[in-house]
Amino acid sequence: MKIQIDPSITEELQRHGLRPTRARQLILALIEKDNQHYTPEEMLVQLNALGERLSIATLYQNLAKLVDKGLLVKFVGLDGEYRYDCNKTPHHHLICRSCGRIVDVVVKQSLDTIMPRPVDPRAGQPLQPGWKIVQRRVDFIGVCPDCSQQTEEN
Amino acid sequence: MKIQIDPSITEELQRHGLRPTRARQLILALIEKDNQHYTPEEMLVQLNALGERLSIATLYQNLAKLVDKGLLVKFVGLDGEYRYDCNKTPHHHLICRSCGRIVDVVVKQSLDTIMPRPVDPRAGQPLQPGWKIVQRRVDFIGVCPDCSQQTEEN
DNA sequence: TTACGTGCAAACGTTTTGCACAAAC
DNA sequence: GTTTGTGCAAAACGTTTGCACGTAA
Repeated sequence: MKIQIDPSITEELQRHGLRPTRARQLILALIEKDNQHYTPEEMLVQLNALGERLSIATLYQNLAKLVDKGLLVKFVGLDGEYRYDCNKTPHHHLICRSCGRIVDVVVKQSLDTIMPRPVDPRAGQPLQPGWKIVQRRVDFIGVCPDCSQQTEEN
Repeated sequence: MKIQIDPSITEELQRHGLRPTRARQLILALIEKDNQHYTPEEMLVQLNALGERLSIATLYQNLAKLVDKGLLVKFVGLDGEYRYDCNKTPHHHLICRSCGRIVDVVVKQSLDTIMPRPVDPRAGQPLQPGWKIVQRRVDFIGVCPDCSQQTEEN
C-alpha cells in the first residue's frame, strides 16, 4: 500500500516557492491524508510502515522549511512534543490525555456553548492593561473514545 | 540582596510531607516571589543572581517532587519549554510572543467578553461524539507593554 | 542511625549542524 | 552548471539517572 502523491501537493509546494522533492511530497501527503498531528518520530514510523524512508535530518530540515513557508503549523502538545498541523484555518484541538491523540475542533456559535462557566464569576477589569492580544489558543483536554472504552474494561 | 525564605514556605513543605531543605525553600521562594513562570534554566540564572547556587540535578529532582506533591504545576510554554506555576487556582495565561513573558489571567464574567468572535459562526454539532472533556486550556498570546513600546520606537 | 537530599558526571532522547554527494532547475 | 536538497555522522541541547557523600529527623 504505497502512499499517494496527489498532484495538488506538487502544485502547493511550487506555489510556495519550494521544489517539489520526494521528501516534501511524502511529508505533506502523510499529514494531509487524515489531517493528522504527528510528531517527527511518528512521521518516520508511518512512512516506514508505508515502505518509504527518509533521514531524520531531512525530515527536520523540511518541516522547518514547510513551517517557514506557511504550509504547516508547528505547535506543542501537552507533553512538550512538537507536532505539525496542515489545517491553517482557525480551529482548536481536542487532545486525549491518555494516548495523546489530537483531533481538530471547529467551534460553532459561541465559545460559551462549550465553555459555559466563567473562571471567575466576579465582575472584571480588562485582561491586563497595556497588553495587545493577537491570538488565543484553546485546547480541550479529555479522553478519546478508544481510551474511554479501555478504562471501562479494566 | 539575599532571597527571603518566608516561614510559610517551610510550613507549606512540611504540610505536604516534604523536608524543608534549602533547595526546596529556594525554589518556592523564587517562584512565589512574583508569581513567575520560570523554566528550570531561568531559575538557575535568577538564583545565581541572588548569590545562591543549586545543582541542575537537584533542581530537576525537586521540581518533579514539588509537582508530584501538588505544590507546583508544570506546563508547557509556547516554544515547548517546561515552566512551573505556583498558582493552583484556575486561571489562564497571557503570553508575550516577543519576549516569552507569562502573566496569569483570571477571567471574569464570561469568556465571550474577551473572546467575542466565535471561531465558526455556523450552527454546530457537539464537539466530538464519544469524547469526554475533562479540562480546557486557554492561552492568550499577545505583546506585553514593554515589547509594544520597543516596537513603536523602531 | 536511618532515611532522604545533594552534586557530580555520565547517559539519554530529541533536534540541529557540517559536509560530501545527488537531484532539481 | 549552479543552486538546492539529501543522508550520514557528529554535535548540541535539555532532562534524567547512578552513585558517593552530606543533611534532616
